[in-house]
Amino acid sequence: MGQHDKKDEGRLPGQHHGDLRRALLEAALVEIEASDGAAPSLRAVARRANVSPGAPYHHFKGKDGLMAAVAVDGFEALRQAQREALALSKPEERLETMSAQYVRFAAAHPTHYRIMFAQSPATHSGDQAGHLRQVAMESFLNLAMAVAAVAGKVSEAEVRARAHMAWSLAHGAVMTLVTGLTQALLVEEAEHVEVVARRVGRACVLIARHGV
Amino acid sequence: MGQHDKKDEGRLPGQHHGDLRRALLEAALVEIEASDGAAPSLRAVARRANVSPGAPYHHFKGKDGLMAAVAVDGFEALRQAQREALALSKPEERLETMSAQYVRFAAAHPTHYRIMFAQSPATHSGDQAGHLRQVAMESFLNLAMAVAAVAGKVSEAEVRARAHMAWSLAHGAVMTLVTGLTQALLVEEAEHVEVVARRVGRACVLIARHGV
DNA sequence: TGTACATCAGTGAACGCGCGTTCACTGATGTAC
DNA sequence: TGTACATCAGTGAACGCGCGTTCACTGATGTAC
Repeated sequence: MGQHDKKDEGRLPGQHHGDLRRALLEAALVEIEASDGAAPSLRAVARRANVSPGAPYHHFKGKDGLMAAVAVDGFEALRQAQREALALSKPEERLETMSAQYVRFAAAHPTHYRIMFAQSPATHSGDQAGHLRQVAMESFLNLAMAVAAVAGKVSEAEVRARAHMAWSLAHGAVMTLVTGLTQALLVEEAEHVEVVARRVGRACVLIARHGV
Repeated sequence: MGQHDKKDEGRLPGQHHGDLRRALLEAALVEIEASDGAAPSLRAVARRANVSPGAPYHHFKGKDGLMAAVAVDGFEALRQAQREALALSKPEERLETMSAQYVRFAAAHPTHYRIMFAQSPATHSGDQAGHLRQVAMESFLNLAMAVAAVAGKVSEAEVRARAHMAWSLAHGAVMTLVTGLTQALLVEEAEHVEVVARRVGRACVLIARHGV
């Protein structure tokens, strides 16, 4: 399709862009970052992609569609990050790696992460909403199954409760890293993502195995 | 000051309000709730308080000032919730109660909670910012000290790390309750706040005592 | 290879809207004497 | 108790702005023959 390998350099007005969809998604990330996690204006995103305000409508269902697409992208990247851990055969190792990967993913894609959880997937609207819900739930279920394997013989309710605690720990730790909270609370300033990731991994195993 | 006990019923235009400051803070909470956690427009808040768009400027430094005041209110309520736990003499009981109270506080004031952590206290601006940072840090330090008492003889860095994990767990659990995430992830639907609060309390003690 | 044509993916002007903030004003309140 | 006056806390109109979205348009691309 696109013949313009060098992005839009030398592109004449009216010419096709090449991969505007991708470019808009990337521009959205930059704008989200710039506005400290808040949803940017569609016009600002278009501006950043060097495109007119109407152009995004050929690729997304308005602003909500764009933001939903960003979130979906994020959840798919998260699933990818979990995939590797899923293959591990030892339950403890599997859960520990999966939770640590969760932290690493969020640290690597902080802007995606913030948008993914800026609002509950349940309250998204539009045609992407169904896909969003599905892919979000899938990543939680991956964790829940890993918890179940470690927990052993406990009720389903207890598994859900432990998975909730484990996910809460990972999510909370990630939020501290991803927003400026770490700095604000004078904690862990010098600690690296990797240290936090490993701690979270171990803590999740602890919670899954012993319960609380 | 205010002679208008029945809010603004029967109040003539131009008359003083009584306690518009308080009324605006309450209106802000309602509007935040209505917009799913996002910062509402100052005009919408004024509208809800049955007051002209310019009125809030007699009480807050613009929109940012209002939102900062909401956050400060929240942190002060949180400190109040922690105070009771602080008096407990047994370290384990103190930490467990404090963390559980944290969850109870957030469940009781979900809108406050969301605004408190919608953006890092560090990025707030305006004259309330300093107060905000101080009161936010104070509530974290309360937790950190409770963790230290349970942890016993470990390095300061280790205390901070364990406090970080404990706070992450509580914060993550609370976020799940406060946003629609609980429902979206099909988890804990039937569980009550109290159950989660107690679980979080026990988990925090576990983390503080054994580390990860 | 050339031509006619449908489709695609842009443009840019325009729309109405609600926003944050300012400002001159005004009526009610509190105070001094 | 009455009066003069300063201050307080509202009003409502106005400002300029950026927003999301629509729309007629147009040039480039891909396809059929």
